[in-house]
Amino acid sequence: MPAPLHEWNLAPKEAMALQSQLAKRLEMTDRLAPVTHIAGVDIGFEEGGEITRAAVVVLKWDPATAPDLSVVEQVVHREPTRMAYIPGLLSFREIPAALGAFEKLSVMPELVMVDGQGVAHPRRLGVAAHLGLWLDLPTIGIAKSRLYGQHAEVGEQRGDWVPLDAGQETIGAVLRSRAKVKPVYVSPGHRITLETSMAWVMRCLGRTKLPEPTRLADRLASRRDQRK
DNA sequence: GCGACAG
DNA sequence: ATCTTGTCGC
Repeated sequence: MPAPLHEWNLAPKEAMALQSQLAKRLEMTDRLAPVTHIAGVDIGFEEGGEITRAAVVVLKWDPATAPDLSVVEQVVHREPTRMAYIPGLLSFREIPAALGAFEKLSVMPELVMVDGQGVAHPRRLGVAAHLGLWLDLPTIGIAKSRLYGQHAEVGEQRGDWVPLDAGQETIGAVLRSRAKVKPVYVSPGHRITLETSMAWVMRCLGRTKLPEPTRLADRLASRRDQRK
């Protein structure tokens, strides 16, 4: 029987078609409100993958102390895992839980950093871009490895970077966020340009490879720092 | 047909 | 992502 499919339970083929449609709605120009709070988002799993755990950390933006930013709020939301991981369809697996976490937030940020790709995706809708549309907030994707696009080797000094290209368009940047450490893949999600994305990522970079927002969200979602 | 493949 | 201890290096 024909299954009434809602956005989070689509078959791979339909999900891919939806991504192409949603990507057309992405705003690739800067439309940010003055930034006072930045959020980091990451997803983890428990019970052998049966439970999806979304973590969101909100930091107060203070140019005077950056990259040392104070944590204003942090929430963890758990719910049954919906679908298996399929390269290219990550957002359908992680966004439902992420939205649940955002609903519990009392302080809404003006900028969100997500663990994963923004538009550096085969159909230009990585998890950061997809989440940006749902939240209607500027989002930046910061991935620890490459999904799509080609690039030259990156210099080995902190701050060195090279463009991540797909054909004739630049979809992101490969940034050496920490000397001698594997670079991160930065790409805009929604309502922000690559240039502005890079500026914010670099401003939030402490001594580690990941910018503070996603580094803290990563820790929260991973369970080692936060048990139970 | 043979790889590549975010988390 | 997750399963897992120690160990090399700044």
